[in-house]
Amino acid sequence: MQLEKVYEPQRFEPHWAQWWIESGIFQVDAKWAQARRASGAHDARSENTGRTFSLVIPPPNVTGSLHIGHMLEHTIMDVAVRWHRMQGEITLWLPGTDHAGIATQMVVERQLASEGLTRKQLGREEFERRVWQWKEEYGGRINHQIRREGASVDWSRERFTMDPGLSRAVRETFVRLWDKGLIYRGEYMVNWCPRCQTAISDVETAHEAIEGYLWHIRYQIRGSGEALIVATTRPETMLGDTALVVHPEDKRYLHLHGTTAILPILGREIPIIADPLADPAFGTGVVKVTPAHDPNDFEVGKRHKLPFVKVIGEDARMTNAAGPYAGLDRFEARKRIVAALEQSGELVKTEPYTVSIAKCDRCKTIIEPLVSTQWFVRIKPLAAKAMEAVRSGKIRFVPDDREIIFFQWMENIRDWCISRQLWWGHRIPAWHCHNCQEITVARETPALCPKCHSTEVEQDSDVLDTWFSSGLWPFSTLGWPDDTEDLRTFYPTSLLITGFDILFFWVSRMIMLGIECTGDVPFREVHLHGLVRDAERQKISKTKGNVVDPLDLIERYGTDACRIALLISAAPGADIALKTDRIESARAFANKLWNASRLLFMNMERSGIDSWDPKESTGSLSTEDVWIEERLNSCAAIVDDALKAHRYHEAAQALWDFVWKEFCDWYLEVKKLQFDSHALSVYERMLRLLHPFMPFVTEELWQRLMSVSPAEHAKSLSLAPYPKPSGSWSENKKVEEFRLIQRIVTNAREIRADRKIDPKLQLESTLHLRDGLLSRSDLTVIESLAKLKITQTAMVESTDVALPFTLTIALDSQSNGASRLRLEKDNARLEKAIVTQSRQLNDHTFVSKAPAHVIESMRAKLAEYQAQLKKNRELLDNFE
RNA sequence: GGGCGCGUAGCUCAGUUGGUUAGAGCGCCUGCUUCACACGCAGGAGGUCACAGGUUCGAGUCCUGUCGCGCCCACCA
Repeated sequence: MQLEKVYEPQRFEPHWAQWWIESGIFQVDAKWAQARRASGAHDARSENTGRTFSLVIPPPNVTGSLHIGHMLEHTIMDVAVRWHRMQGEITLWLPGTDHAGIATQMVVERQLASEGLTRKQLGREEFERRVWQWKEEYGGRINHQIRREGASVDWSRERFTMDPGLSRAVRETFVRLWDKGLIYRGEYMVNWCPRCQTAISDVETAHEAIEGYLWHIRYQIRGSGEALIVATTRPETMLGDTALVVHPEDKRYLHLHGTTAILPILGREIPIIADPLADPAFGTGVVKVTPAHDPNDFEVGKRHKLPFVKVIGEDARMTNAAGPYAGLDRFEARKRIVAALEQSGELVKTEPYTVSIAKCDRCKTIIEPLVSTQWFVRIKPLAAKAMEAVRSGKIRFVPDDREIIFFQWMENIRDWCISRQLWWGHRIPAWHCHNCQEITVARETPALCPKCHSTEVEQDSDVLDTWFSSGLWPFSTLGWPDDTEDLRTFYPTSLLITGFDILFFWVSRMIMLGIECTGDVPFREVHLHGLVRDAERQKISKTKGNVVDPLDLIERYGTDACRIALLISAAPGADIALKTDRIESARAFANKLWNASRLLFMNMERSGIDSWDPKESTGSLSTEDVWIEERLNSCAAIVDDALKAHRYHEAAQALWDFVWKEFCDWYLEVKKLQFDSHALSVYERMLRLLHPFMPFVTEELWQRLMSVSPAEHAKSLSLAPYPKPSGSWSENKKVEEFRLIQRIVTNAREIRADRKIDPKLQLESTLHLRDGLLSRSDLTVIESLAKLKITQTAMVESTDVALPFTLTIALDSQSNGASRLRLEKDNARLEKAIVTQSRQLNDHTFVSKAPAHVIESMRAKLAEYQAQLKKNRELLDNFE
């Protein structure tokens, strides 16, 4: 039972992390769970409610490693999961990783580069083999981190987005969407990243405002002396111009409709057409149209059937269509074109201009919008259902103001480009016939073309956007499309906890695909947490070099300290500035708990208690016992409410205050004077209450305590029942008495600090005390806590020796005086409030207009005020 | 151009339907090597809750405006 003198989490945390897995206590058997739910049967190891609670981990990139943001996310999830598990619910937390297409491919390509290789040299098959190899090598790192975080996941259900089962789910989804006409293939304007060499979706681009120029260029009208001035921010695209556009109603240019202009440099003739695209109020009101390189121009090009001239290629170099500039990088071409126009006098003006450019989210390369054949999801029908699910409350956001952003995005959503020109990912299940050009989309690889029976069929070389497969995560991991036990038991999942930054990438796609594939929402609640930033509130990123490895922190401070530190800072949706002083103080907290336990165990020994039975009743409770029961109960109630509302920081704070300020600073200080086993009972419940937040140290201490318990108990604290707030102790007289002791001790300490007291008041106080508010043993406690020597005689009879008591009473008398004034003031306020509220409640117009719950709460408040007023008046009477 | 949020102690931040004396951690000051803990104990200083109005018996909390900061979305050359 002896505890080591120093709190060293490194000594036991890895042990419990290992043991939790080996003992399989976080594994759930779906069949067992189903039967249990059906029968509502009780489980010996915890009181089983028959309810289920399930969630899936947001799968981290398999070749990456976890950062401190993951630790926050996993800690919040773990609190929720452990709390539900201890409530006796059938609880599943499913772990796994994501293949993360572009990100992983980039990592492996970089590795190849260091060997002087490119993926093209290796070939597709060999490259894929290399990525798998990489995955096997580094995938374990994440799992190790998750274990050390204390995450109570079910490892038997670990999944990877490229597992055969999940790949089948991807194909199934693709085929279904294709059959319903919700997937199409075509030539459209896409965001092309010249570095990644692939198309990316709209959400994978980041817009940035940069200082650029607006170049004004003269376009000569054919067969007339007239010319139009056109402004552009991208002069290199002019080589691909196929028209000039003016607004149909712009009076300045009516006479030019249908004429042609001469494209500078190339001398090509291009038509002047009318289209609402041109804003007469902007610049000269004339727009050059490059249908192959601008999304707006693309639309105009389609509308007017203009030729599409592609002057910039996939490698961001000018194509042969760019004539003299062919082969040049797009920005080099821009420079030369501007210079050439300047020389020829066709450049009439250059003005500084702030332009918004799109960059590749991943590599920050400037996106080149270009026309390309890609696969798309027709997203509007899916978005409509997703919005309906949120609007009807089938999915709830926490914090709920995030819904606004969700709706705003969903309403303006555009079709989702899902094909990527990568090698790492799920191949698109479509086959092209080289003979008849037919495209076959199928679940299984076709042997021959279903149309012409040619064997010359080849699978589409593109892979799917990584978010397409992670969008299926909540159900593909549970066995969908098969109707599995897991799916029936755990879907829809209860909760999703993830970062706000992937709301559009992931959360919205899961909602859309979940509803489409399964007919039900993928989760009932979405908790969006904030970002962990560094101490200077900067975003954490590899390039800034401020990345924190959770394992380093865990090594230094222990997992529990890191967890409680993160939790206590985690207000819903708010970013966290990570400062080590917070974690240091959290370690001090864990140390405090450790030493409080030492004290208890030592006292057990000292008082000859060699075993402790949680079921045994402890007989009559002393003043401090009743008080701590009340505090514990109140703490449990706060934790309960806070966790229900996803206010983890509030729960953590309440526990911190209870453990340190109340249990250690007051209860134990008193209890160690007259130790009995009731302290152990409070202590044990406290450990249970704290366990979801600090699982390691509580498990360690609890197991040690239970090792001397003859009673039957759960195998792990993780399976013990969570203390429920119950009953009301606050009305108990002993609670009031203990509060008085607290005041007396505090005041006695003030006396020791040489504060002056009015002697007249001291005497009155002494008398007051004698009236039996406090017992002799209470006085001993006070004496001891306040570290003063007093005698009974002195206390009763002499005003100058009985310092502690006289002092106390002095303050008491003073506060009586103050209370009286306060009561009078308070009553005036209450009377006023009662008059106002009554008037409002009697006002028929007000009552008919105000919502029912407002009226109700006003009535309740009014009653409260009246009761308070009555109580105050009685108190005032007693003063006289 | 739209949308969302923030401004509270020296620093980092809590403060859920308005309600006694606005809180925590760190830092700072004073006193304690008290037999669980100096990763500790007891006490203290420090706030016109950005500013100006308004609603209310009562505003850090609700409304309007101003200033400062951040984020997200957006095809205006």
